[in-house]
Amino acid sequence: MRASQFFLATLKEAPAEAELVSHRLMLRAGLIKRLGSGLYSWMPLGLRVLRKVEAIVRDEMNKAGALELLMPAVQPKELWEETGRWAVFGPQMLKIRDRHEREFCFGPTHEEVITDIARKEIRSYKQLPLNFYQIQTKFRDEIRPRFGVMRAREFVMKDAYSFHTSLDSLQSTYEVMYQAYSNVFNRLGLKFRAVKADTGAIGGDGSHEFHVLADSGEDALAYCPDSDYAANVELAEAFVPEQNRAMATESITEIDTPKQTTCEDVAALLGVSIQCTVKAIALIADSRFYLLLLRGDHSLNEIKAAKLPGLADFHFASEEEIRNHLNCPPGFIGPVGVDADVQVIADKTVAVMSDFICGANKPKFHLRGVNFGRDLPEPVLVADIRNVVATDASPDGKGQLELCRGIEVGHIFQLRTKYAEAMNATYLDENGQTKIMEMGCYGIGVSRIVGAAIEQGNDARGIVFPASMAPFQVAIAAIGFDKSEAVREAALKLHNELQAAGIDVLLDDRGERPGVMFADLELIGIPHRIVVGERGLKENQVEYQARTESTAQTVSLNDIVSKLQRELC
RNA sequence: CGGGGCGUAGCGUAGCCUGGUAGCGCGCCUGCUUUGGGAGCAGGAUGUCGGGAGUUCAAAUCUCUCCGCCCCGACCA
Repeated sequence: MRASQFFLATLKEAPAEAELVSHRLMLRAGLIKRLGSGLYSWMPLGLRVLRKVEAIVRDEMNKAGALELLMPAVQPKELWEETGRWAVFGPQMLKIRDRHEREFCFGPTHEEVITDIARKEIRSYKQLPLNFYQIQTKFRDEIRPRFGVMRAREFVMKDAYSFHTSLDSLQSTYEVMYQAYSNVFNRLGLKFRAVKADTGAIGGDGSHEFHVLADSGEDALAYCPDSDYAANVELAEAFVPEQNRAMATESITEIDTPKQTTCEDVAALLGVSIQCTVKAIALIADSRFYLLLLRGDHSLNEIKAAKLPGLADFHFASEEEIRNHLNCPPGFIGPVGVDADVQVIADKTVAVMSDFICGANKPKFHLRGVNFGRDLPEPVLVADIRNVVATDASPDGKGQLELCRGIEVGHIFQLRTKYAEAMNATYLDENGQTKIMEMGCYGIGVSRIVGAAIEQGNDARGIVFPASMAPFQVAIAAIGFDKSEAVREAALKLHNELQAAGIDVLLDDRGERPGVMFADLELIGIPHRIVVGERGLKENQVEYQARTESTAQTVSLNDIVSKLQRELC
């Protein structure tokens, strides 16, 4: 490809809309162009990247035995009513009406459509298992689109759905998909981790998320460096070794804390560790008032909390609700002396604490030397309701957890029969019995991967693409292309040779000044660069520089093609 | 939706408080010079100042209203 025939649209300054480095670089490099909130055009350069990601995903899915199909983006309301998700998905779904006032949505996912296909097409156990996938544009009306293509409303997703006669069969396809996903991210050249995950709105049993590791990631991950345990912090179990509560040694005392409204402040005032403090979080669910107790340095895991009996639809109590129930403003609330209708739930860590410090339910006072059983009743429930922290014991007992952040780029689920049952997707088994199909589903955020890869690969000069997804593998910067006959000849010859060798090459024949070419080629992240200039050609030489390096090496014109072939494999 | 902020040329911005000719840098076009790290000189084009209403002799500037966008929280590939 010759740059003069292509469309490079780089910017020196990033549009003000972009905050995240990958988003800024994608705009500056001219990969994408924003149309509206969460809506992006993929410009020719960006589309080349997207297509490379798609190709790898497609290849690995095919290798794993999945069959590609393509389903409509627009889906009728009736299908979604069968599973009850027309209401459940709610405002995240873009709903539209046709000229007959019939209701549709722009598909945010395709479980309903594929299950409809399955129930119409699959009759016999002999047809199973089957795994269908598509690479499709989806639309989810995100509450807050941000970070460019990383959380866009319209995005490209690979989604696969498998159908089985048994849980065993589902689990074996799940394993195959797990491996296929690992292959995809390895081939893409990304640092990633697979973690145990919450199944969220899609539902089902077993589930893993695949995360590209990046400090800017929206998810916190917990992993154990000494074992293969890894989980989303949403799910990671806070493992508390069996231990008995120590005997009370202090008597309960009120302490003056005029300005100390947080555990940090109270601990600092008393000169004790924050681990001696207990905080109370006030929730309301089903019009009952709850106090959840956590150690001062811990934070509430809302997903765990919502799984407790009666807490499915909790909300945090407002300041007014807190005053109504405890007669005390937030900042000083605690579990001591509360009315019987206040449900006190303790985190497992708190349940074994003694002589702790907590709010006094009295403005400007805290209590120290507090003990369960003596100063307040035992909690009505003890549960794991906190987020794990670094140095927590790994739940598999093999070391300590560490934390990192990740960008979710893939998610696999064992759906079991949730959709098949709701939509009556059945088959006849060996005995002629009607059975419900087991299902799995497997997603990859294709467009998100591009953003995630840039988040992981960038430097002061711009994008550093992994070789697998760079828009071009090699760039030729021809200095003085428009002026020098020698440069023109050599550059074109090299360009044609590389192309003939099957290498994706961009020849910068724009006749720009060297600095302009270098800056552009570095910004757009092309992994390998060759500089052809009159100076070198006199010695029959060109320069080669990898994007990851900061200096160039001189290479004989005769050797450059074979050198590149070596670099590329 | 709640909280904060922004909307002026393709991009980045000044001007707004204190109303009176819309300015700068980059980019773009023409010519000449230049050619190994975002060139120099000269000339040039491009703005319904987000939309509407109001106040005023006069509105980018003040008021109201609508729209769009960004950032912080709850959702997810």
